[in-house]
Amino acid sequence: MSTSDSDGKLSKREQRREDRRDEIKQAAIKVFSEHGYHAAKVSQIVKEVGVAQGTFYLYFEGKEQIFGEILEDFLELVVSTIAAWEPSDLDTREALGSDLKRVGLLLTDVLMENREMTGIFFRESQAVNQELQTLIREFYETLLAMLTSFNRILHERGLIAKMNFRVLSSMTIGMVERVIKEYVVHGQLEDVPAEEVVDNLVVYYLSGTTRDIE
Amino acid sequence: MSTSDSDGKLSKREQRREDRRDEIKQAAIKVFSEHGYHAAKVSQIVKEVGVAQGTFYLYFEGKEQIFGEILEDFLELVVSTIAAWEPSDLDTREALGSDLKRVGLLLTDVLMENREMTGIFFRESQAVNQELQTLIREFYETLLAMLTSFNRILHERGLIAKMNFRVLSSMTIGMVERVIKEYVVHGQLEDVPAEEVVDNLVVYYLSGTTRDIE
Amino acid sequence: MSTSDSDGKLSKREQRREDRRDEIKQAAIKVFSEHGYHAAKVSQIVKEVGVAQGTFYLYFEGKEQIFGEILEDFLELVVSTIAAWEPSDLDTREALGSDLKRVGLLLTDVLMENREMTGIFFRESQAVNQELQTLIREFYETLLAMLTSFNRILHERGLIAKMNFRVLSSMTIGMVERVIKEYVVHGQLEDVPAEEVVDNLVVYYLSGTTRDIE
Amino acid sequence: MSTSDSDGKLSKREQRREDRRDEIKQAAIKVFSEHGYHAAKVSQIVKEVGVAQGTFYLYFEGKEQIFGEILEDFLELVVSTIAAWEPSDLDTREALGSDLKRVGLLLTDVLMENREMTGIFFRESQAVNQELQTLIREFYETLLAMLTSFNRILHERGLIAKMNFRVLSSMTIGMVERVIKEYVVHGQLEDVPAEEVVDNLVVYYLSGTTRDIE
DNA sequence: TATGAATGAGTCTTCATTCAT
DNA sequence: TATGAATGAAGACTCATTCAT
Repeated sequence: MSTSDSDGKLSKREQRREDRRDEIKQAAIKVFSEHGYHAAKVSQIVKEVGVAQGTFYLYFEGKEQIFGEILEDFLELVVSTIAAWEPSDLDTREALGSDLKRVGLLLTDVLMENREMTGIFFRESQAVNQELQTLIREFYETLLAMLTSFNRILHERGLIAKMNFRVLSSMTIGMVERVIKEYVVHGQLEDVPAEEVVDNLVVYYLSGTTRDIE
Repeated sequence: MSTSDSDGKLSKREQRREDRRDEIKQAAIKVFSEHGYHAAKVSQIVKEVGVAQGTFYLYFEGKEQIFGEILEDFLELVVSTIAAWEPSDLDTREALGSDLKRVGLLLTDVLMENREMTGIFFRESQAVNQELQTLIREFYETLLAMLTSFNRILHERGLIAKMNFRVLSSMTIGMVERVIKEYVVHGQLEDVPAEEVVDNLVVYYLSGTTRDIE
Repeated sequence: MSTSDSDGKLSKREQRREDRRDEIKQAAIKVFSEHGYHAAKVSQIVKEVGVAQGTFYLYFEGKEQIFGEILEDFLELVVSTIAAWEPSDLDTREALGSDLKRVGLLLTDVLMENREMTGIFFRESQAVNQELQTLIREFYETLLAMLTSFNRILHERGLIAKMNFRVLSSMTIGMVERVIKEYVVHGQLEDVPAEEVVDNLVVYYLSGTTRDIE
Repeated sequence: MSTSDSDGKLSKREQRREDRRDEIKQAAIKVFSEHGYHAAKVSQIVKEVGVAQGTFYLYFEGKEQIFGEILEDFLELVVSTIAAWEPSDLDTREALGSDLKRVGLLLTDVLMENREMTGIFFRESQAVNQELQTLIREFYETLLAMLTSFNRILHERGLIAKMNFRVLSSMTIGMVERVIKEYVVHGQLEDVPAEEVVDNLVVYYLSGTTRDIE
């Protein structure tokens, strides 16, 4: 998300270009978030930034492309947030629990800071075109694969019970996803502190996977 | 699903009208399912049925309206399926488990029989307009309320542990939802039999809510 | 050009459709002829007919397509005019001469009746797109092939001298073409009667091919 | 062609300016030749030269203007080539023939060296705007007038027969033109040596104008 | 009821040209 | 002179909806 591409310095001109791009992208996020992809007009986006219609096309190929880019940004944000998580040694269920809470809170923070993008993602990213549908499908496949293998490892370490790990992973993703929708997108659970929400998720996950180990 | 107002008999003319309506609606489901709401064209729907463009408007107010109606059908289908479920006495966790399996399989059956509508629902029902967003929000609120109160009762009967029941309900919904997406919509878990999938869901739910009662 | 497709009768509805199509096509010819392809607006065409913008697209795929169709009509008109010509026995140069005059006058008539299309053809048919360039190239190839073989036959019958017949054909086409441009398109030679113009062409052709037969 | 005002030397600065102008013009010829006037973009031209978009406008008024200038260059090239021809005394048809061959080959050479411009001229110079259409019309009028008067003189010297000299000139121009298109632009007659092509043209012209003098 | 031709508002996109630096 | 970012006018095309027959 930051513009520090390949950590290199950008020339002043390049910097200005990046800034302008970002400015437009932010405006697009706002407009998409308010009206949805189909109802959003390029004219609204440029008006938001205060530039001419043509300027938009100097930075993006079109409405579809910028939407795709925004979506990719979001997916990358989520993946990198999760990937940034350094699991501790995880030799006890307690350690596992506190680790999960940590990553859960981290993700919550990030998504809360990007509520609009999160909302766009859930509300209609699938409805734009086939390409994005595929992108999202792959995103879920990645998550699913990551979680499945993670669960398998936990099982080998005797931390969770034997289950159909793919189904387990699906359930876990759905569980988290729904809570995010309620909490982040709809602000429905707002009276409940994030900690408690995450706590419930983790406890549920842990208990749900305990069964016959005990 | 049928518009059998007051369960009464329909005159031949009314019956014919109903049939035609249904025919168009089925075609619309097919077209929406294949192309998505925005890419779907009224012309495709009528071609599918083999009637003229104008005929469509004799039965439906327009594209948005028929989509809304299809969505409402779906929501009603889901709600009525769940509502049709007569919980047994549920005095033990075993009874609860088998009951949940029963309703789970029931729902799976119904959704599998209506895969296209299920897909439409998940993929983009939110993206059409504000009105439908509200409708769907209310649907979830209803589910949430039902589950929350259900969970509370179970807790009172000592069947499940004390938790934040709203969060618990959210999690449960998401869990089920995600699995439905994978299983029904994407056909992703197809090698796993429905029984096993449902079984995993129920076990997970039960364990996840067990914690400190034992 | 006539709508008597495959000599079959058209139903009333089909007939009306054909009429409307033709009406639009005539308007398009007028607009293209006045403004040229690029400067011509679809909006001008429909205004000319007195229908809405969308109506245009019920009958034609777009601006490019209708232009192509008009051009094809023209090429077919020319080819069929020439093809309609039944050469007489042609055993003497006199017979050849009078025959050539006949077809020349025929062609002149047809082109004069379709001045606008003729003008469009010469002025910019090449400039529209590659596809049309190819079409036109093929048209010339056809003419060239026809003429070349025709000239060869005349030579075999001892009516014209031995020459490079392909070059001869090219020259002949160009000669005729230029005169058409002056006479039909620019109205430049208008004081000269068509008969005289054609006469000059024929005499020139005949003398130009006489050389060593005498 | 060059802007060498008063045939004087150009200062270094002026020289550099001229060079840059020419560079851009050459690039424009290339781009126009490849894509045609309408499809050609100023951005392509400047990219070809390696300068910025704005630079183009330091040297030319715009796309239309540079095209016009290129076209004028071409017309001047043709006219000056013909004008450069010093007719010999021309008292016999043999002398006339060899003279015509000479100028024919000269013209062929020049056009072959400027194939791209030649192609631009034939393909779509007419389609750009009214102004150029007029320019081209005048060019043809000039040629026509030159040829007409030339033919008249030849007739007076008893070298060619009496004909409608304007029509004759038109025919001659068309004849040459078509052959040029085939030979220079389309490379269609490439297997035939230039000499033969020109020879055919001259012979045809001479025979075509012989008729009753003999 | 059924038809399907006609409507026309609505939006994305292109690209020649300008101008502040 | 050179740059290149910004401009903004202009137009093709789509498609849900209407309505005369």
